[in-house]
Amino acid sequence: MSEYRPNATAASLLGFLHEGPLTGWELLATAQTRIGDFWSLTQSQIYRELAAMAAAGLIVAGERGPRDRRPYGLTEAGRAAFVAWAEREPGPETIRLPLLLAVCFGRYLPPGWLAATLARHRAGHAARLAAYEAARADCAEWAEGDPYGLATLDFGIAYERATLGWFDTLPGTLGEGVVGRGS
Amino acid sequence: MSEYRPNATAASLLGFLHEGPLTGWELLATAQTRIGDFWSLTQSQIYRELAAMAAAGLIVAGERGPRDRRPYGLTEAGRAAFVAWAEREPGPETIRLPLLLAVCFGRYLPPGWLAATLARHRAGHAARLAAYEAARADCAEWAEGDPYGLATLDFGIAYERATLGWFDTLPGTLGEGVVGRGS
DNA sequence: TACCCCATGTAATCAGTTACATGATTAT
DNA sequence: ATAATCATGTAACTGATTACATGGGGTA
Repeated sequence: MSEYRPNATAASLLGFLHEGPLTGWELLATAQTRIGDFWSLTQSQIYRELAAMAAAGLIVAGERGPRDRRPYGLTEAGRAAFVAWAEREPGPETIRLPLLLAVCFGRYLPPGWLAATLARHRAGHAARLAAYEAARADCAEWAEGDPYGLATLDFGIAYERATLGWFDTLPGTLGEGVVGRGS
Repeated sequence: MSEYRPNATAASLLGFLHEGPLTGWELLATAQTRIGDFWSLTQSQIYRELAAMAAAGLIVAGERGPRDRRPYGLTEAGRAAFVAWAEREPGPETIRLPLLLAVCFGRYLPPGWLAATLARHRAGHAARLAAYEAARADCAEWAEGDPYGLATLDFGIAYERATLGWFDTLPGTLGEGVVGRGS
């Protein structure tokens, strides 16, 4: 008896299965659009967790369809496991920002490099903000009018706006390599 | 020949060693205060990476001091490896927010649980913001007057403010469990 | 028929976390 | 002397990433 407990990634799959049976492939697509912005997961993880959860009886595999498509359905045990997971205190947030690492050691970087990198990343954030705002405008399909999905989207918007604001308050001197290595 | 390439965590250690030799213990403390807010690392990782980098010649171990303290110094190869790492495009940010997962599946949670959890987490963020703002006020010791460290601190402040703002725009109905499981 | 995409799955590796073992030094 | 803390290190495990293998099905 291996006492299986779904981790957050697995539990999110259980969450999606509340809406009806889905295949691994569909779960991947669903997860990437619905939680991908604040919870990364890969195809490999999904199949692994599905196999583990099926073995533990939290989900059941349906008949194989056309292209070996295999839908998984939620069992009562799966429902219970999901609630048990959800009622736990959400863990601390994990944030890893490689760009900030670069900023932090900016004084050892060649002049100009940081400025160019910051500009590139700022553009990326602006694009993501635009995408979020567009999604919110026609949120019907993205969040299906659901206030919970909308709340997560709003977090993304708040985050990207704050990030853009931060870029804009950075002193220009930062990226210009004022201090050479060893000066 | 195992072709060692430092990952971001290891590279950050190289970054700190630019300021002079440090022991693993000191690196842990330094990293946690200087980058810990946006780049988590543990003691275990540090000793493992130090050993690997010493084997690869990026750092050299000095004489053992009083309590087996062993300072590591940066070599020229280490300096080069650091620059090689730093000049790579900083990777995409990794953000994992368990709280947002809970929000996302809020409709399946017992009424009231989400509201209480959100309130608890909001308080945590408010506390962190206060700490950041205090650090910025007497930033002399935290950032040592260095604009790069200050920029990362400012990011934290912007992030926490945005997060608090998001909490405050959430409709009260979100946490109150308007939709029971299966209703 | 040839090609591309759908879909599942496995293998290998890397990164991160937790827990523990060990011993030296300082403080009480 | 005892306890607390400093400091290094190892082991075991979980989680995440990348790459690859395989084959079905639809389309040109």
